[in-house]
Amino acid sequence: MDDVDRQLLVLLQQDASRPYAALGQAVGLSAGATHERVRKLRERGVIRRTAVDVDPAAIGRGVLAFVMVDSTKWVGDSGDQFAAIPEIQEAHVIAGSASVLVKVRTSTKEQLQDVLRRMYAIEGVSGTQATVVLETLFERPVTP
Amino acid sequence: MDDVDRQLLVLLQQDASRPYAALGQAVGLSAGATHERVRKLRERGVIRRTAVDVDPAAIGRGVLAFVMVDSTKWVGDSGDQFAAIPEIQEAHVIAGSASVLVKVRTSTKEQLQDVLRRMYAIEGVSGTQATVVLETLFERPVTP
DNA sequence: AAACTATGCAGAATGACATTCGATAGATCA
DNA sequence: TGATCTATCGAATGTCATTCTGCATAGTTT
Repeated sequence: MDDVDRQLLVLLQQDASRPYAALGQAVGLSAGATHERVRKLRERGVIRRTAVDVDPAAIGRGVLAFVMVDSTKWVGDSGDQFAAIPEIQEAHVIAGSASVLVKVRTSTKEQLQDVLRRMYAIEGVSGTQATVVLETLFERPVTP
Repeated sequence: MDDVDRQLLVLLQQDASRPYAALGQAVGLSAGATHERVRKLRERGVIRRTAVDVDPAAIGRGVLAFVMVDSTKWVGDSGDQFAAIPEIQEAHVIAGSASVLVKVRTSTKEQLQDVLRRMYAIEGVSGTQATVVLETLFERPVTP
């Protein structure tokens, strides 16, 4: 994992549809060598997959909120329960007063409310504290 | 934006390297028609880009935290200031007691502390409230 | 209702590109 | 020094994206 690998990751995070020849030119390698580098990054699990980036607003997910979930018992093993709610995009076990933090995307505030309702149905969940996003300043890939 | 489009988005979010012929077979279309569908999804901005997904831990970003930022003045226009800190992956203006919520990925807790220090240097920032993630249950694309 | 128009699809043709391979140069180790 | 291993280049090959033509369907106008 040298500097060339890091450069390649940055470029591929911006646009993974670029030909290997162009990628190689950007980092000073041939297409073949570039291909081999990227193949190994995949093999090592540094690159997990190639995927399209979808605009949430364009598919009716214009409302974003973060929700702190309080619980009376351990819910760290209830990942599947949270995953069963499709509007939840991320779920993390956290340190601090709450026990789980989830990122929710819905179409409307009413739907957000409904998601909260469904979270209360999860065993051990005793409270929620929702923070609605007014404006997203930026969302970007992690820089290597 | 019909059901076939939604299916295509799901498939492309899972794996955008699949050939159009295979994609088409999955949704019951020819390769040419599938290509046309995807082209239009890009044109409309539903698909923003194609990018690789990088494992944060593999590039030395194993520590994840969410930070609520308090301020004494309006920092909603300071997006560039937050963006200048590379460890910040997302920044959102929020409703509620704090004014900005950021998602931070660092290598160590010490580096997290340093990020907090740099955030205090931003004009108007008066306090931070960091929540460290112990375990990420899941992170997934938005489902159309 | 008939004609017209627009849209979406299938299937084939073309060219770009990914992928593979052999050869070479440099690096590491004994 | 010799041997082994790794990374690279450049070329060969096949796959696949992309484009185009023709057709069918649905919607619109007269």
